[in-house]
Amino acid sequence: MEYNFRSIEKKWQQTWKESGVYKVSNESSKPKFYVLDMFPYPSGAGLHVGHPLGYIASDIFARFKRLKGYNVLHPMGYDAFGLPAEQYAIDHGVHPAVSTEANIANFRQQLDNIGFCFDWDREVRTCEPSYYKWTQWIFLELFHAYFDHTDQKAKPISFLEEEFEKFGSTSVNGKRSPVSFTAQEWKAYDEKTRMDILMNFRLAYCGYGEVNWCEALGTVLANDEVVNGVSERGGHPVVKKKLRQWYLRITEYADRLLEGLEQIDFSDAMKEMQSNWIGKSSGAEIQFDIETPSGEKLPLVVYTTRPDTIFGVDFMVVAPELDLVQKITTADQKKEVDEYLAYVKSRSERERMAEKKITGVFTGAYAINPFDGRKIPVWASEYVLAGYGTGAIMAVPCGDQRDFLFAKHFNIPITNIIGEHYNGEEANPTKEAKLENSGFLNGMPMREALEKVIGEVEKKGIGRRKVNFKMRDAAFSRQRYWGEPFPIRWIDGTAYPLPADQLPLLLPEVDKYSPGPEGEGPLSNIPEWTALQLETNTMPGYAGSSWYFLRYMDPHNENEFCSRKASDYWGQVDLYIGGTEHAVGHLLYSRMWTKVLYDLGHIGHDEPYKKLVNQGMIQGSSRFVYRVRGTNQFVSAGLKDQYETDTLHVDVNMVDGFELNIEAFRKWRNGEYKDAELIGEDGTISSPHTTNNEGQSVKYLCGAEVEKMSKSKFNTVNPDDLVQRYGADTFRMYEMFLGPVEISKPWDTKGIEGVHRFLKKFWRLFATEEKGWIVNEKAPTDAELKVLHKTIRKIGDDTERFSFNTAVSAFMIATNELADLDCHKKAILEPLVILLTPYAPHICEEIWHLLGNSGTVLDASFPVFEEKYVKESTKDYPVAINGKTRTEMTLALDASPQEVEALVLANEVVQKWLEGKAPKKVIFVKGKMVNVVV
RNA sequence: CCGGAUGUGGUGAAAUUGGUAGACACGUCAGACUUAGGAUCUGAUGCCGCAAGGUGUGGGGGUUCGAGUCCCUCCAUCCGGACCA
Repeated sequence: MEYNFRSIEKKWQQTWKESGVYKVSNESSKPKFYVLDMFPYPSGAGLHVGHPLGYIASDIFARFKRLKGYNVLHPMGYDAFGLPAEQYAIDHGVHPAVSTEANIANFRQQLDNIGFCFDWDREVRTCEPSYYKWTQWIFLELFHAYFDHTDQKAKPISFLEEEFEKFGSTSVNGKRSPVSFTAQEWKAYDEKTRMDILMNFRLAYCGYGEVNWCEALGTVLANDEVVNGVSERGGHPVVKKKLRQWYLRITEYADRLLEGLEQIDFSDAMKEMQSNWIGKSSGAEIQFDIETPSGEKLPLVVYTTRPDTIFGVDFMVVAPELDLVQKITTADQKKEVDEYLAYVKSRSERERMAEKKITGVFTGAYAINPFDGRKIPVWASEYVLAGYGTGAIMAVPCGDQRDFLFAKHFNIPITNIIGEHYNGEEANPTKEAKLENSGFLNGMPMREALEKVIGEVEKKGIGRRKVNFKMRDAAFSRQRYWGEPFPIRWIDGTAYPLPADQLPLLLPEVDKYSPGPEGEGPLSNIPEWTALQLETNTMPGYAGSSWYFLRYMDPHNENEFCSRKASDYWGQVDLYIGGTEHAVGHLLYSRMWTKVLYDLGHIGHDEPYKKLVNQGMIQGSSRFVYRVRGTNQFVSAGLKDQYETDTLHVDVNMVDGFELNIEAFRKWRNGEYKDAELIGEDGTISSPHTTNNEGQSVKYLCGAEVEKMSKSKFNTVNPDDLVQRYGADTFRMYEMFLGPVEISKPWDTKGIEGVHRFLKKFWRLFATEEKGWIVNEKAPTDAELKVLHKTIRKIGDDTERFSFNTAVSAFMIATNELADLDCHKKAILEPLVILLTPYAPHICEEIWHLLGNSGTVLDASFPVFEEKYVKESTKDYPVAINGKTRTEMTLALDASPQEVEALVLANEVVQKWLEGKAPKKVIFVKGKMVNVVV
């Protein structure tokens, strides 16, 4: 009986599918556990070895929890709307629905190969009408809701309408209204006016705003989709553009998104990224007065986190985009200011970020410091952003480095308010100094002064305490085709929602995917669509993924997005696994949607994920050959410096370690290199024209580098090939054996043999080729029981704490030990099979049945660890006590003979060492004294 | 520039609370069985040294009987944010 992994895996995958062992019920007496993977975007490239890493980890955990007696929800689906499918459609004329369907089929095939325990009956696809019907429905919920500041939660917008009817716009919603009207006026308004006013409050709203416009993609992008001034996908330039857009009022949830981080188990890095993105800062808004050229007084409101430094203000800076700049500019500065504004306008966002030049212009105007009446010059400069705070700052050069450099550059005198803390060389943003040159604040510690100034400012009525956030409302519309249509009609410039019973609003067929006029989506080219006055934008990629974890709980419900019963049963995702790349996108949006649905009473929890684990990225390990320039000669890596060479990527699959498979190389890419002449590491030459017997000894070594895994770099490794060669169980265990799940590392196929050997060895505990099935019913010995229970404890602990690599090692050790003991006893091996099941499900299921069991091993009970078997014997460790290899011993009177012997010995040594004093405690490690406490 | 993480053999990596550093595996070397081996098995393998021995967890310093682990500092790599007042 050989370990025939191919037939075993095929057989069990088939059986599992037919018998539906992975079907999960919402009715169970067992405790629930929800293990979720970030669902994939089904790209045309298929899976490479990096993708399944997280899936394997979650699969192991799901199976482990099921063995531990939980009712485990472990679903999978596809994030199927998105840009690439549409780009593919534009390039190849294939409808996105068709290419997406094909990609999904391919993904599914690849996933099935690896033997996951997903409940495929619960599969979701965000592009299916039965799914996006509910995405649209939730959008309408957002549209019909506002954020109540008094209660800090979302409420139906009808509440707000009632308030307007009773009180008008004054003092409702716990926050100033952007428009003001009385109750009478509200009652007199027509519906259109009311709708337009309400738009200022809706959680999903439409407005004009500066957006990230990507010309090449023909759409706007959310802030997290723009990286260094170019689009995340494709790397196209992005410019600011004013457009009508839909937004999510996520800023209202800034505080709760921040606070929520404290209750959830995310890595520090992830929490840090989210809170940086939210970017909360507290300070004050302070009003300075400016005298304009015409003599009138204009207020200049600045935002500062350091009101305590107000006596150190040496100049003010206003963002060039602000209209105020024109108003305050004096006649003799007008020319310079206009030139500067033109210059700023000519610079792209990207240039601005790339080159950090200090630029700016004096407006000629002066502001008055409200506390000492000093005249402060007002400048305009692009280092102040129009979009943050009030778009204007008070500059304190001795405390802020940017202000300092600006002052130095333009020769503005610097006031020192922090005494010796300021050295004249650079700014010092300390909060520890005692203030000087600061009027009534002199001698006061800065922290104290901060509160004092805010108090004074509020007393004077020239400002107030203010909290600011970096996070902006999320742009929620795309000028694209392949996304959810908005259930919105535009009548006379006002947006009206479609009634919920008309959902889903189906995505119509189009002939061409090019955008319509003035940055409208392809839907604007369909007469039937525009005739109905329907919104021509579609929702962004993150719409469908913001709530999919809820749909898995109740995937076939036609009446609700998810029944309250189902969401109450499954509750939060207990374990969520995915990459870090979604830190500020998906994870933030889905947290917001969850909070809204919670506020509106649709679900019972306000954080979607209890624990998040980020799997590391698997990088590619690229291989290179060196072609001598202008020839068809390739030189081995060690000799490349002797020639002038070009470096070319070669397919890693043709390289064994670093040694190139010359024959494969000649056949590669339809024989493109069939005539190549290769110079080996020792200088021998392999030429296609010489006879083969010499040519085979040429050893050609490739260069190597770690890069992102991608097809164009020929460094992708397809899991299908490895599964075909070694089996799914080997592949799964090897991916785990590679190292901690959270760590990024380059892929290296070399070590997979070791894991494969382990499985073969494991199999040989049960059956061999010569002797057949060799499991017996004999009673286990102490030594064998020790191996078993040691392993039960180790595997249980390691799996629970996500240390899968050490768990795999523990299996190898146990197998080696049992092989040494020549143990083939059912009493030992059967529990071991259960332990191994999450890691290598196919082989374990096979053995489980060969052992005479029925059903699936997943329904077996997890073996119980018994400490008595793993007690260290005194023989192994002469002075070990209480079953531990390491312990502390006090000089007690009731010590055992061995203890006394050891202690007497130790005491003599210690007494000598301590010059006669007796030790209180002696600590041993395996018979060696390592610690003495006196 | 700011924030986070990580630095251990030729390689991937172990080392629950400070307690024999390098488990386990790859690779390499030697051997066994073989017509043959890219199958299987056995042994060796941090570095220097014939050896005894010395030395060793990025560098330097500190706490401790004892530090990969804790503290300070410097360096390197990776990730994220970067004019956020």
